[in-house]
Amino acid sequence: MLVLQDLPDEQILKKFADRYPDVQVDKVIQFLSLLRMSDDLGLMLDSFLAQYDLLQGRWWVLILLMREDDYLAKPSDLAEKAGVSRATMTGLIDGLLKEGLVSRRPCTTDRRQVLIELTEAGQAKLDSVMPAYYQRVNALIGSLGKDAGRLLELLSVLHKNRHTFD
Amino acid sequence: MLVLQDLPDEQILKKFADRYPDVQVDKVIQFLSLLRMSDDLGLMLDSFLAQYDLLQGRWWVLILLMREDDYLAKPSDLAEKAGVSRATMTGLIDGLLKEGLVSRRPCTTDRRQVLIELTEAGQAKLDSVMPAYYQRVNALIGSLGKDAGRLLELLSVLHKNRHTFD
DNA sequence: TTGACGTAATTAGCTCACTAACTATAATGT
DNA sequence: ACATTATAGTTAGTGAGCTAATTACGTCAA
Repeated sequence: MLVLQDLPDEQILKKFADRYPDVQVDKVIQFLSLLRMSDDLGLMLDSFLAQYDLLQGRWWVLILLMREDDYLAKPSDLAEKAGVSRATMTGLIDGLLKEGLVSRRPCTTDRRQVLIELTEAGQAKLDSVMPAYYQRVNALIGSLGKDAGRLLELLSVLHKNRHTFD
Repeated sequence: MLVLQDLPDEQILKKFADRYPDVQVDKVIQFLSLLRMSDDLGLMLDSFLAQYDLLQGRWWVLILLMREDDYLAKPSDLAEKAGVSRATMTGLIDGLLKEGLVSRRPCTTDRRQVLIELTEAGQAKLDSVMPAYYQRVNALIGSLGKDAGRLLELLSVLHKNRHTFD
């Protein structure tokens, strides 16, 4: 997601307000700052994972597989839990297959289906990432102190109201 | 950016904690909720713009052009302000050109350069989007009441500390 | 039992990011 | 004056998302 690097200052917004009288300078700046900072948090995770030759999409798939008792799941379930289309999941699995982190195996009870399994290499990849990941999550969320809950609360308000944007 | 739809519950995280002792259940859940809600805000903007046949990338370019006194800018400046590579900006401009929302014109003083200009159709497109956009920003941020500043403050803490993730 | 509909996964083709390499032009330093 | 270096923009190729169409298989009802 592209988010503007160069946020408008008050002067620019006043120019826009001439043409679009609904502009409320403070609110627009708050909204854009929110988008920017949120986006940066996503990029932060991307660049952390890149150090382990991983991309967010593939990493989530590995994690979803590790959640399963037998380390097995159907592509359609993975797609739904990851929040991507099945076509996208096919692509993610292809990528993971090429790196040997998962394997495909036919399903005996329904021949339309396929089962994806976390390989030992996949588990090893997770083992190399997750401890560092959790340490960083602890440090980052810990930096909020007892305000962490408050942040989530306020963000939830926006989240619940996001359909006012429809 | 893919962000997990199916957040882990306490039980799943405890399973992970067996293997990765650094897991702090609350913090992980807060971190993932934060990512999810942030991502959803971006999607909200995408789907708003889609109603006007716009994508975030192209929309920001139109806005950046409207900021300029003469509605003219160099692709390299646009790329920097939008926070994308120059190659990406070339693609965005190509798309906008096809829709007639901007025009390319040669620069007389430096023949390597090109100037991008917002066309009347481009201005008209902005005029069709921006009033609704500002109304929605007002409503959304307004729903936070006086806590808007507090939310930004807390998010800033995370933003400033994002390099603990490196 | 077969025809219609539903479902699982994949494929094809689109968008919009990216990096690296290329072309053209400008600026600089010897 | 000319070779080097720097800059502007584009092109080529990759990756990960999407939708729509396709292939294969199941299910169900007349």
